[in-house]
Amino acid sequence: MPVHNHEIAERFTRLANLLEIEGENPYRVRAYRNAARTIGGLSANIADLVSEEQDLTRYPGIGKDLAAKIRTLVRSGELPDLTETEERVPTELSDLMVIEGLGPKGVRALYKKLNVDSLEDLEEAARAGRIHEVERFGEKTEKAILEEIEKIRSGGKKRTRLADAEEVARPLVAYLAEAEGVEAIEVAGSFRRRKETVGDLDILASCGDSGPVMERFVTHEDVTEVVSRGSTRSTVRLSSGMDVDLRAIHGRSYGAALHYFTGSQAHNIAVRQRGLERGYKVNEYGIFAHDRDEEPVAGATEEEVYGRVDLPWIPPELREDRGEIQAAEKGALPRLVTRKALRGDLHAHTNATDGADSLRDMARAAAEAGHEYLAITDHSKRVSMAHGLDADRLRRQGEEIDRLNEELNGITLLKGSEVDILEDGRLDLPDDVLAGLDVTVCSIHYRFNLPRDKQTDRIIRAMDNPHFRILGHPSGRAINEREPFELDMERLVEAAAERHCALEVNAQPARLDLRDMDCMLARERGAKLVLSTDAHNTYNLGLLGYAVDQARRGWAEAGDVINTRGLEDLRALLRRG
DNA sequence: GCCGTTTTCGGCCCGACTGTTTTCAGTCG
Repeated sequence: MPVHNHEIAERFTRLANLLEIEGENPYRVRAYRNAARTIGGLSANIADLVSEEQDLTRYPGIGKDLAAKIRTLVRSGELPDLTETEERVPTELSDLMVIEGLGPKGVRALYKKLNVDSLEDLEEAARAGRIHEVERFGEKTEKAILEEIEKIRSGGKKRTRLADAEEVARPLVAYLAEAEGVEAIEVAGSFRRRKETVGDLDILASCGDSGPVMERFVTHEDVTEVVSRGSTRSTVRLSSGMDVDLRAIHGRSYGAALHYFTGSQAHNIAVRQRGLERGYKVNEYGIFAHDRDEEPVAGATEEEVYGRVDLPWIPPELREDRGEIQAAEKGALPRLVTRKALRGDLHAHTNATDGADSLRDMARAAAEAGHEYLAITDHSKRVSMAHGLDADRLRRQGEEIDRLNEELNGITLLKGSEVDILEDGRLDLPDDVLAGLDVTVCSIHYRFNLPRDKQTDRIIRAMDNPHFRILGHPSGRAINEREPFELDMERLVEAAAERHCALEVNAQPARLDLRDMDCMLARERGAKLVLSTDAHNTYNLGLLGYAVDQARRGWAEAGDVINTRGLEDLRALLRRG
């Protein structure tokens, strides 16, 4: 029986794929896809909402019909529409849709003509040269299909972590900016929305003549393949495996193009819909009054574009069609937290445990980063792999911190610990030791696989300890490596709010944990956030911006984040009432 | 199948590029 949101989303995506292959009404297909997207991006657990008999139609894209189907699916484990559809078309056809260049029409044709209904069949047919004999298929397509299958078999096609994408994007943009005629250039797409992972990079350049920049792009030394090439758009594959799109546009269209290519797609559709309601056609070249398509009425800046549909400019991090348009309409957009608003970092390690640098070096680097305070939170003893500190070593570290604080100017070191939450919910250090600390970051490093209720109870029991201040990397996920552990995030967030415990947004590129949607949930339920680096060396202190990104995607304002406070306010907050 | 400061019916975003074609369908973002 499917319990997880992503399993429910997967069923609806499969249903959408199969119906599309059958040639069903495309709007009905889209409705299923939209529902899958909504469900996949939901913080609350759908199965819980169903058992609590909550109204599912309050979620976008879910109407009476779909709400009933979801209830049936959760209760019986079956989606009758999917079962019926699978009696008519092989369910594996849905898997073929992941092949790039192969859409519903192509899958249908190959099934009808060659009886291809699995990845294995497809590979065999391609190798035997039977694909290019089918109408509208040629030798190139056949070859591309084989290459795609190869890629899937070798496990490729993962999305790239934001920080990894950044490493590729920054130098590439600098390189392209030197092309003749480039007036402005920036990365759009999910990168600009600061999503935790990006599929490919969308770079937008404004210029008069696109020739030079396109030429410079496709001849970059890291390019292994030019996937497509045109005067306004080209796509290349880099040696890192990432795909990059470059779009060239005239300056008068720059804002419209930036808006268009920043997305998300769902946000764009909503904005364009508003355009239509006001008699405008919105595309990447500008906003056009209907019936006349010569000159755009707006388009040089994003502000103009939003202005024409009667909205204020919306920050890219919010453009996910998660209510930002309604909020903008009411003038109720959040004033998102910024990197500059942060006064310090509340999670850092030293070479006393698994960090690389000394207390003194960490302090100096934090001062250079402009921090007012830095909490030293080395591991507790349970994390033996990292030489976790016992009570005695922690006490000695505290004395060293006292000495350094006497000596340092402009930065205060806070005494802390990243205390392990043990399996039974106790903390890994005695209460009298914890009582002597300024801050505790309480985290799980062992037993990730407890059942959902047990894991949730474990953390909440730990929060009952009055020395519990901050829940470190709450979901435990590692992007592209480890799924978050099973948690009732709603119950957890509510428990944190009641007990005045803060939730960490960990800036480590592989963590970014809390996730954006959980930040949103925390904000809704009144739980405070902390944006921290979990630095293991001095350079890591510079990662803080990644935590800011995720918090912004979760609509967080400075007031939702405790490390926007000055030291005295912060100390008061950490006392937990 | 969803959705509604024009609507409970009749709409539903829009353009570029490719491959396979001689004018365009399919796919993608």
